[in-house]
Amino acid sequence: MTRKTTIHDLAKALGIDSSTVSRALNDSPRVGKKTKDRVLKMAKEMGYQRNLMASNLRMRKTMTIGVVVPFISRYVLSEAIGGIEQVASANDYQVIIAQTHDNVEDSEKAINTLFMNRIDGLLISPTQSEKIEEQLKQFTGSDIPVVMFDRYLETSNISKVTIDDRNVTKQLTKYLIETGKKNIYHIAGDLDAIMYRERCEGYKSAIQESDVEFDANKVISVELFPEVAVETFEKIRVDKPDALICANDVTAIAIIKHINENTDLRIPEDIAITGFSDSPASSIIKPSLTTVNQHPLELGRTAANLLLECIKDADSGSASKKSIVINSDIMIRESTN
Amino acid sequence: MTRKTTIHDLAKALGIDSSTVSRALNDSPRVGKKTKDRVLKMAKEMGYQRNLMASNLRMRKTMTIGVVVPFISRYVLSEAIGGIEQVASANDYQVIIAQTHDNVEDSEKAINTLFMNRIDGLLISPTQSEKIEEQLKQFTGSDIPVVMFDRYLETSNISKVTIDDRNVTKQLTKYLIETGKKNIYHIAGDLDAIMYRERCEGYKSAIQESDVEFDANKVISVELFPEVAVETFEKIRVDKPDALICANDVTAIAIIKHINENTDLRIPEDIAITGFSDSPASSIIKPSLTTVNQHPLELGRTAANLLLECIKDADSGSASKKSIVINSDIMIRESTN
DNA sequence: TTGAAAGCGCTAACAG
DNA sequence: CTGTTAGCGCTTTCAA
Repeated sequence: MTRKTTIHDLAKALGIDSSTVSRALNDSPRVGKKTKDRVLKMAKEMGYQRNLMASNLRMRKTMTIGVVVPFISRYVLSEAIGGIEQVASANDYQVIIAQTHDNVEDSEKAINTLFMNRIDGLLISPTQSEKIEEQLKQFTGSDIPVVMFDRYLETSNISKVTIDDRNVTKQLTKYLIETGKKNIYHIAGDLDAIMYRERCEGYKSAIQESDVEFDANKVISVELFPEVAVETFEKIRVDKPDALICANDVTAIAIIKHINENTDLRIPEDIAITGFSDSPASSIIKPSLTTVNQHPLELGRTAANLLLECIKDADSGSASKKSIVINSDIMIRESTN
Repeated sequence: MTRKTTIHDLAKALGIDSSTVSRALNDSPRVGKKTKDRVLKMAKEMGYQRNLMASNLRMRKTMTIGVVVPFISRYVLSEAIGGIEQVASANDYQVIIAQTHDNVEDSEKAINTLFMNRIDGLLISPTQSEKIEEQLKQFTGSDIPVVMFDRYLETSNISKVTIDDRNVTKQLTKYLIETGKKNIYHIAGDLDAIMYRERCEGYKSAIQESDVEFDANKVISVELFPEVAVETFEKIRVDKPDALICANDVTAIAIIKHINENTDLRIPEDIAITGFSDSPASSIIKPSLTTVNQHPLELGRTAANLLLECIKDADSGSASKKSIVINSDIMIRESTN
């Protein structure tokens, strides 16, 4: 490992002081044009590359943000991360990423490591847990901004950007009611997670505002995986639901496939189905799936922009807490009507 | 911003020297059990968190690896990144991520920034360009291991992990020939990119080994986007191809949709279609798509493991260059037969 | 077993 | 416009 060139090497080679080199490299106005040129030239010649660790240590700023998500490869998240990276990099921030697999230990480890890295800000799609809530206080307590995106916790003093899960699900349910559906079931996710609770509330409130009575038994909270979805569908099938509001695309698609392959039911005539996320598969399956587009790329971009803003605010001493609700769109396709 | 507790704060509070605190914190054997306990206790009490920047600077090691990809959200890549993060984190490495959008400037910027961060290793799915090749020498020149994954450049001295694009495409083509197809077209990607060139070579060699003659006009190199795919299909349609080997799923799926909606052609009877990647949509579309599973998660894991291995080797002074070819599987589905 | 001292590579007063 | 000096917070010889 041949040691890398430092500003001191440059300084020595040029017969000037390293502080001058540093200034030149940072294009400070307090250094002569000529020296600047000489330094730059020599830097190129000697293959100098600034050591950000040293610089960061000195500046007490890392120019990096942390991103914590359950699974990087999930459609909404990978899109969001793409958006985050985009705005981060455009603002000369780097992004360091960690997965939690939706479990508390991994979350804690990730958050801790990021904290030790002295990241300038944190973007998190948190796992539901008191512990995490507790841990995030580390950051807020040290004036390191945190923005939750996609999912969020109840915590009152952390910024977030999300969609209006409740309202969009309410609209979706209303729309189904308008198409004449009467026996609408809701396949919900884990109701401890606010996101799914909100979607459920939206469903509930739409039903309550209609003339059919709300029946808690028609809300089935399960793990949102294909096999479970199919099982669940088979269980409720005896009650002849004429519409299914699924809390995500994966379950909706699994059920559609199952219905196509194993039943005579017609979609949407006999049973309408909706999903959530507008993942690529939802427009490819037959019948194509009515679902909610969460604009994940924009979600990421917005979250990153908000975080950068908070970082700026924090730098200038003014803490701030903002919540942004981004637009979401119901994509009406063949699986309803 | 209330300054964070440092080892000096702990030292002062305990009336001992900071070097002892450091040793205690690192569980060095050269410090008494009692002092160790006192330090740990005080650390917890004062909410001490190690500053990794300072530590890294001193240790000349960052425990972070860089990942550079064209687009985070692409199916294969987001899966791979998931795998990378998994093994990185299991080995106490962090991952910092950057997108290139497949353009040279972004690539250069990303690589440079990572280099300035003194990452311990680089994982890259590189954009085809001499410049990038040149730039990667920075790393190899400073004994920072680089591993290319998914895509790769000709460079002889950089490790890589990929699938055997050529062979798997050859097998795929052979299989189509065996099913009786005679007029097989290949919708190829940018043939400057080795990956696509290899797939093309595989196609070519299968054809050449059959009794139909190879016709270069049946290889269409285009940008692999849906609209282009459909246009391309319409152009070659006059020649009545009976099979289409598409260099990725996106084009294959776009063409299937187009055929379903706008023609009377039956798939696979009149025309068989294959894709590449086994993205989720490929098993959902009707007819389901025959394609190649690249095991992206394993791709990422393998690449990360190889990189960590190289890092270890580099640390012990023994540079190394390894290439791993991971398994890929042809998924036969309804779009061929 | 502990402390003193030096330094990783950089930046930022302060002086001149 | 440039040099001197003093750290950022940590690790690691070298002494004691």
